[in-house]
Amino acid sequence: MAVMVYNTLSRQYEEFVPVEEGKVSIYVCGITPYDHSHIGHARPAVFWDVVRRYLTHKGYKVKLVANFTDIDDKLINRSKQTGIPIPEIAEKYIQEYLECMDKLGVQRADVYPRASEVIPEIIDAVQTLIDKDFAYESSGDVYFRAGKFAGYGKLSGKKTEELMPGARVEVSELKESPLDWALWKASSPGEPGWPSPWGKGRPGWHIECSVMVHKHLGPQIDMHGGGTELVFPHHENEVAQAEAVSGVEPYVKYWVHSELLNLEGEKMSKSLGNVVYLHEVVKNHDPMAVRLYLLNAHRRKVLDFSEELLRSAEKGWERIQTGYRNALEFLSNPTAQGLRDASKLAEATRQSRKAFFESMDNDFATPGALAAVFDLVTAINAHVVPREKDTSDSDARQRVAEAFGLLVECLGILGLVPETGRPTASQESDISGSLVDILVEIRNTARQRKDYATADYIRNKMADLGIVLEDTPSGTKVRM
RNA sequence: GGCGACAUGGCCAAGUGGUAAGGCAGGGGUCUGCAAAACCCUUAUCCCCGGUUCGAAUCCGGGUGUCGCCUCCA
Repeated sequence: MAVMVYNTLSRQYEEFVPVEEGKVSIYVCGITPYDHSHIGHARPAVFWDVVRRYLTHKGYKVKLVANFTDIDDKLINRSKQTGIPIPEIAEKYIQEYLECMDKLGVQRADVYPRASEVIPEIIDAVQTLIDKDFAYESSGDVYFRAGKFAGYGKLSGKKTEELMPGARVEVSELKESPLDWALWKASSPGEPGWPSPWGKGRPGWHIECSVMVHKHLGPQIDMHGGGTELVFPHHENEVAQAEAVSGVEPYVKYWVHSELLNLEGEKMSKSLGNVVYLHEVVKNHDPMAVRLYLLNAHRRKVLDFSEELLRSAEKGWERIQTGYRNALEFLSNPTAQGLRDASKLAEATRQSRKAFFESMDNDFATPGALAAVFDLVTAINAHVVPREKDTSDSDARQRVAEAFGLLVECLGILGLVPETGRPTASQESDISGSLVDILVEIRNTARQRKDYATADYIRNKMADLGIVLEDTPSGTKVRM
């Protein structure tokens, strides 16, 4: 089935047809590593990780590129304030970001280009723009001549006449028009910079993305992502630069933007000071629950951050994992019985599969896909958890295996990795594992002679240590 | 002021014309020594007003509200 994508450029759903059959090129605007990343930065990262997994699952060869803007005003200022060299600051926050991504189960991009690594290419592109009369030099700066690019405004839907009155930026006399933007900025004394035909300077913000896309993915790519706040001016300018340089149109076939993450109804942003740091969130919460929380809202809907929502996601994630474990335990126990009519499970599996893939095909609607996963979990639990009065079914093992297979497939696409429960011997020392077994044994002996005081004492004390005991008809389960 | 997105139960959130998914929370039940987990049952007519249609949460028009962009920002 075809994948439908909502394209910012056309403001419509379009059938996804890659530029080159079987291949998908994706570029996502990454972070400026001048400070800790916040939870909002994780939204597009997780979203694109899922898109990538999904398209790969569908058989596409996907190449994903995400940049780091490691030279800009904020970094320069931070360096001035702290006395720490820019590369050191950038490196620190890039590493922290990547560590958070690892925890969230975000697979590494194929390339993480940095602005500072493509200076020669940027200079080339700027020179090309000057040669083509799309740009001009002015006192060591180089500006893009917005009015010269016929399609300017097509992505954001802005009309140049309408922008004029709203332009509240102090208009630089160096620019021919307030709409023009810097491709290259001359360095002030003491500021870092690179030699160029226009003197020592550094790239403007928008140009790096155009150049990186071209370098790593070519003049035309399938999908470009980022937060909605980047549509204008960043992406608009990117289109102008890229198409003016290469002459290839469209630069990006599908513009796929992520809505913002708000805190108490306001955009989370460092400049507003209302940020929740990502490294703290993934430290204080199960990163997989954080991932679930992010995926439970469609990318084009504003998502609010709150501890309550995170707790809700944690509960939901527990539920999925319980179903996963139940199926796993059933399948690994050859004598497990107590099933209901297994044909119902087969039907539920079929429906979940349909719902999951239909949702994903519909603009990567992860909330709907998650609903299918929850339905599947309910169906699995209903058939796998032993009950006295139920009868076994000879097809059961097969059916449960199918359902479990689908669950694994779906979770794989969503990048949700369940804990398999009790740590294995390699993770936990044999001794402590044995000690737990002994305690469980003692407790069960106590239960048998109805010494519930002792049994409950052991259970409570172990719970305090994070070891959960659950008595089931098939024995006591241990979870850590 | 201009441009754009969104508005569904207590909270979160699906739904791109055919009669309201799912999660969390709540209530009732089953199971259990108790608990946990699990299962079953249970809580909405979709911001307002018009219109199109046999039929609209879904399309069109007009309101109202929230958020974003027009300045660095995922």
